[in-house]
Amino acid sequence: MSFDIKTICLGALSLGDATGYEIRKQFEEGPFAYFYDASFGSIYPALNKLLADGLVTCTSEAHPGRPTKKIYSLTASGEAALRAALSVGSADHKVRSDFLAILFFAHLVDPAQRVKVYDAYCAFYRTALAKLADAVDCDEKFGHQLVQGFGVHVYTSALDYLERNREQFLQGDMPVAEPRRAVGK
Amino acid sequence: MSFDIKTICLGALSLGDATGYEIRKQFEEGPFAYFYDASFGSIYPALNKLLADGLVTCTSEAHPGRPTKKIYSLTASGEAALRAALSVGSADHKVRSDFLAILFFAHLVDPAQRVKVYDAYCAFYRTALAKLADAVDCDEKFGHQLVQGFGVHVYTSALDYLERNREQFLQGDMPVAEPRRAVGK
DNA sequence: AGCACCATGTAATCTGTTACATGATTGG
DNA sequence: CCAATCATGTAACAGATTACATGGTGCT
Repeated sequence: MSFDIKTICLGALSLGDATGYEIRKQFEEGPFAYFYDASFGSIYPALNKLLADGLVTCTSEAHPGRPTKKIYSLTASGEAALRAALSVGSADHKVRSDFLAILFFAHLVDPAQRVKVYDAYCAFYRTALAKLADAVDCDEKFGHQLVQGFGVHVYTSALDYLERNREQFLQGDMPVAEPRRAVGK
Repeated sequence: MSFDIKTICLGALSLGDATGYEIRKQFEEGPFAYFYDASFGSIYPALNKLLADGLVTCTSEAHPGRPTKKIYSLTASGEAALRAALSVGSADHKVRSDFLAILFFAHLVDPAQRVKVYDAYCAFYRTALAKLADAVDCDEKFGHQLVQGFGVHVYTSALDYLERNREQFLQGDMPVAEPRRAVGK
């Protein structure tokens, strides 16, 4: 059972008041980007639902000639709902990667395309790493630091692997060299 | 634009004939587990659709008193469709992790629960790592080896991080120690 | 001039999950 | 004797994406 957008929106608002637009940006650039993603089409309805349920409140800021900016805040019952949601007994962790799928079936893809995908994947990690490193918030909670550090660590090691094995992989037929560190011993 | 189950089923069949049940097992235990997941409710309809479209063929093996076993094989046009799908211009990579969400908001979760989640997350990586290590196929393609090696490498480093920071994180209030290696220089 | 960013929202659609339905065999 | 594994399939539902609808501001 995976968290839905409503829960994640509550989480976002627990970090401070925000508009739907700003929450979206957090999914793209902020710390959430590492473990979640969502688009406007799901955020706005989620926020309206939370409002109807009294889990958030909303202050409107009118700006002539453009949509009214709606700033949402977490209520006490919203925070309680967030705490309850975070205390579920089970959790999951899913990765869905087209890059890895393509690389896995690389022998079915033409070499030029293969290189592009490989390099795009590296670029993806480089960009993500830069964003994570940028997001240095000073008065953060320890969980924020853990997750940020985790992201940096894992992405760095992914990138290391890809860069180390690039030539060999793109040449095509040799096994991938892996300096075996003791695993799970 | 992310690959759908139909495409992934074609991929699974490109590794050899299989039943829907066997394809499901590959998502759980096999090399696919690292970058994809799917349940029966999506696999069986996908296979039927592929059959209707002539991308796979099906041989039935009757066994008295239980459902007829249906063994699917990739056709030439099925392989062509797979190649075409793998050659798309864009790819994405998504992680959705409840564990990281809970850990991120750890300050809202009671300490006992926090420990459980942390250890469950470690256990998740340990199990995944064991499965990946088991899946040693000899006459694999280079892409298979790359992805397998990647998975082992990344999961090992994730686990390292979690184990290194466990005590400090669970104590609660101190920043997480991270031996800074040069990143993205 | 044109594009990107700000800002909200809805409707159609898609994609996949969960639960249900069925039932034999094997191992602890 | 009970649970797990084998084996397929459907229907109801959930959850989120995409595209559409609207339009001002600021940078190049």
